[in-house]
Amino acid sequence: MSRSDHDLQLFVDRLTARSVLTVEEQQAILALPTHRTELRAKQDFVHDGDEEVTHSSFIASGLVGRFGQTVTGARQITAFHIPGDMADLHSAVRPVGVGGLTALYDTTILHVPHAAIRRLAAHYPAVAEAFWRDCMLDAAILMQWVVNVGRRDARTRIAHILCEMSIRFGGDRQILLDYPFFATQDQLADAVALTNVHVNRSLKALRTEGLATFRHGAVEIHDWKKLAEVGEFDSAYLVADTAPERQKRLIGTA
Amino acid sequence: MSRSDHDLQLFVDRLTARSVLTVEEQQAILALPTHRTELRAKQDFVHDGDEEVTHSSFIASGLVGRFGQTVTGARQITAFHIPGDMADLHSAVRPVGVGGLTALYDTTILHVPHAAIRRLAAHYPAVAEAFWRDCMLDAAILMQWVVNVGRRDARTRIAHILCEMSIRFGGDRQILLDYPFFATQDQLADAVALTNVHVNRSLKALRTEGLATFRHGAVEIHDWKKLAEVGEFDSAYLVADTAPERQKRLIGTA
DNA sequence: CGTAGACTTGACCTGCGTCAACGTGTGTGG
DNA sequence: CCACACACGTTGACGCAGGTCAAGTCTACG
Repeated sequence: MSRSDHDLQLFVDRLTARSVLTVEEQQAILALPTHRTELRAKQDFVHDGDEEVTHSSFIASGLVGRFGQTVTGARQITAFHIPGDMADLHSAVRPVGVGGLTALYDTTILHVPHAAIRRLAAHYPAVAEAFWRDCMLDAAILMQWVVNVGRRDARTRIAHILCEMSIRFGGDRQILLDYPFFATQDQLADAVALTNVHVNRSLKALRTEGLATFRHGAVEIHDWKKLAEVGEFDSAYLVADTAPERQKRLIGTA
Repeated sequence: MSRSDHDLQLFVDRLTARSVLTVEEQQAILALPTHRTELRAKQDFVHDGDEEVTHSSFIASGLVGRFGQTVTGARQITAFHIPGDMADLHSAVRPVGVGGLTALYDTTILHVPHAAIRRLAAHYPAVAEAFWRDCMLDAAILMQWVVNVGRRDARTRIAHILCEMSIRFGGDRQILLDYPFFATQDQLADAVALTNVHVNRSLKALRTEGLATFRHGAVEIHDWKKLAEVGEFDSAYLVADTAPERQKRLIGTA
């Protein structure tokens, strides 16, 4: 099997952007058992309030959202997950209270049993460490979302998220001025805690100001500098450590 | 040294509520080197945007808030940390983009060098696992905050946080109808993303409805059932696993 | 070529923010 | 032991960002 056509290669790539893993460790991850599921847009596949999850969900393609909901059924998307993400890796270690997962667009998921993930983490401490670090990146993003939703106005919030996704689609390494993003305005509204109507108006503002264009399927950034300024976006919390000596490895090799 | 008067005993207690640790592992945690710091209310001790943190901060007493801020200086508190919490354990594995930490009240911190934490995690994989799981609890709380701030009205938000803190002060095991909470209304406002004025009005509503009383120093819950209902609070995401067989241990005992 | 999901726009409404004044408690120095 | 300063809390009057409601348009696709 070649390096690039393996299902989980994107996951390994993601992990090794921040963690040092030996070839053996990488291959052990690639050997994880998976179960492929195809989902249509708007299909929930983990329900909010599910007692206990038994699999983690790797996104092979598409777009998924983690969400919570209020008693009236209003949704708040708490994370976007893109291809390469293990959407609920954290559930392997704490399978309760994870919130729901929904396919925001046609997506294919590779389910990985928690038992296999646990076995791997037990056998290779450095892999456990990489998993932990990966979860902490999600947590850092989440922290930014709280600030975003809590203390910024509509235009700023949206600009911030467009910047975040640009870096993330760029493999946490580069700014993409043009990236595929199959969220609807309704879904974006649920992510930034606004109504679809107000999201629409704010997007129009960003467009007419020449900052960015959002449509179902793609985002184009026309002026990164201004967009980042409007969105109060500083990528420090997000980018991968490019210098190899900063890709920490706590656990010895051998 | 007796079991209960050790500085870090509260931390071990917190970890063992959800993770299985051998006596040796527990003692290794207790043996972690610490540096004590006393802080007055409103003192920041980790600044938002600090390049790289080198210590984690254990709360021995007091109250601390993690926060982010907007360019205008407005703050959003993203987490309350109470005695027993290692406020930024996650920074041991990912020391960037953590946000700031501020003492919300007079508090004493025990700083633990990341190097020591890493060495411990490297030597005892089960401890690394417990750390990871502990971080994931914080992440679960954070997710709830996004929903809270994003999609709930003022009264509901506040009720939700009062419920959350009740369980947490109860050691994640029991509901405390009366607990010490030294946040001001201003600080509470920064946590629920409202103004101090509106927090004041909402607290008054909760008080006159006979649900709960908040003052600088203590919260009293007069009607847990109704408060939880108003706050849309379901403790499932928060409580410790009481059944011992559910306190997972991924990594074998040697 | 009809239907449904996504997007757009306008008119009006409201929960919360803003501003400003006043109360209240508590520690501190004269 | 007073006073007075400062942090915290409370209340009222008014404004506005964003919500709500409603009526479209546009596009993809069967």
